[in-house]
Amino acid sequence: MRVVVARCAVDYSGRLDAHLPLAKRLLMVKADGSVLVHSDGGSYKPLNWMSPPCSLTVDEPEGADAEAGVVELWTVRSAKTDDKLVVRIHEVLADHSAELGVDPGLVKDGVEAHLQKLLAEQIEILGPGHTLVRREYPTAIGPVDIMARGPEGNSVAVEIKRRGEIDGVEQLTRYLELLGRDPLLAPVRGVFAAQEIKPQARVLAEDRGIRCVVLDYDAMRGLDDVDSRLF
Amino acid sequence: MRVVVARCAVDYSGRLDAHLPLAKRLLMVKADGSVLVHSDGGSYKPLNWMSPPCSLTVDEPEGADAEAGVVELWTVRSAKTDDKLVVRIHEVLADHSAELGVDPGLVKDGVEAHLQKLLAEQIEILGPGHTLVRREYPTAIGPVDIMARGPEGNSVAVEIKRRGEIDGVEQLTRYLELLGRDPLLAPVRGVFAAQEIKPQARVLAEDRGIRCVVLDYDAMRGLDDVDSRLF
DNA sequence: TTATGAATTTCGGAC
DNA sequence: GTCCGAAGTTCATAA
Repeated sequence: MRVVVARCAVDYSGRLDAHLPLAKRLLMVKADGSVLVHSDGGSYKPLNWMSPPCSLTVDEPEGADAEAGVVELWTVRSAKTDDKLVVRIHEVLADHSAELGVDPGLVKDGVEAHLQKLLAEQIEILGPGHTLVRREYPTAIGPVDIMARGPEGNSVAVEIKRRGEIDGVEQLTRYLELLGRDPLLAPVRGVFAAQEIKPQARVLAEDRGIRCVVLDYDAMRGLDDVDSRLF
Repeated sequence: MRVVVARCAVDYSGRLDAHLPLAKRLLMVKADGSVLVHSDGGSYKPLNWMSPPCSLTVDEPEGADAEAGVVELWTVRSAKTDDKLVVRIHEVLADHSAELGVDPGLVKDGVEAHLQKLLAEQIEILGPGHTLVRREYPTAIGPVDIMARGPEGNSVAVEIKRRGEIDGVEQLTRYLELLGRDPLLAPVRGVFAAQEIKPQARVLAEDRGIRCVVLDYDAMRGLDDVDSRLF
């Protein structure tokens, strides 16, 4: 990892063309050769960048660049595409390198995928007698989050969202319409499961005969932990 | 802008919970108080971050933290939500601050603008005998992307999109209706040009007598390069 | 101001 | 590997 603070102008060409006028910015060069150009604001997204795999070459400025006061010319080329990032450095204000090593990585919790996994493991949350058929049950218009079987042996299609809104109900409705045509599955009941279900979404769902289930993430995770400890 | 290289552990809680074990990382503190935690790899996305508006407070570690070797405790709180980022610094390897000022901002040449320029230069893509009248042809409801003249001398109004969807057809339709009232131009034919035209948009366009032209951006850019070299 | 869709998207999981 | 959908999405534009 190398960090350079410099007055620089940046040009990117590739999927689009972009230009950054001369200003002070922070340049980050990662161990894999990728380069990030950050300003002192905005979000976590850099103003410009080059994703790995790529290679950085530093050249002496020539001709017009040299006359314009460029002291270093960086060219970052993508290894796979013809994307190119050119950094014209006019003044280096700081330059620091450090060995960081490989990061042990992020531990994440709480996304929709985790809810899906937990509900699949605790499918009885839908009610006694429910059994899991499979996660990501494929259909012609995309996979249903969870397909289960109810206590009477009927099919149950479950759509899971972190926040249940109208478009989620619409999505489930499309699945139900399609799945209901399959004589091996029909009749298919729908369950809309989310940590939080917006009132409008609940009204729409129940109007269409879809059951709404609010998921208690902490409780589900707690049960999961208990299970892990018990077995 | 402040840049700190440090051995640290990071915890985020908010929309989800995430934890980064102790390792060397780069911490970026922007002028607006936002904080980015970068590793020496991955893409431009930080391992963890806090978006502005937010505030950073630095505390002396106490109790277990102090015993575990924490020398600085950073807490970054979102001003709007209850998101929180906690950085436990065990060792500071570098610490640098710099005044960057406000960035003049990015100048983007989107693909659509480039497509317009390229098609104007290569207007014969519309068919033999076409000539350019002008780009950004002004009308009372806004400029038409390209106005051209067809082989029989008739007017041709061109709407350019990267992805041709229904609203683009509607836009062109409005232009055509307006331009068609001008006796100096009428009759005006319409051309809907895009890198990709959605089937629904194509159906609507052709139903209205508008010709659809799919543009090959790479080929057009290639021709442009050849031209640039020749002249 | 809000909603809608694209992104030089990135990131992860399923197959 | 590829494909597909979510993201602590972020970002821009249109309504």
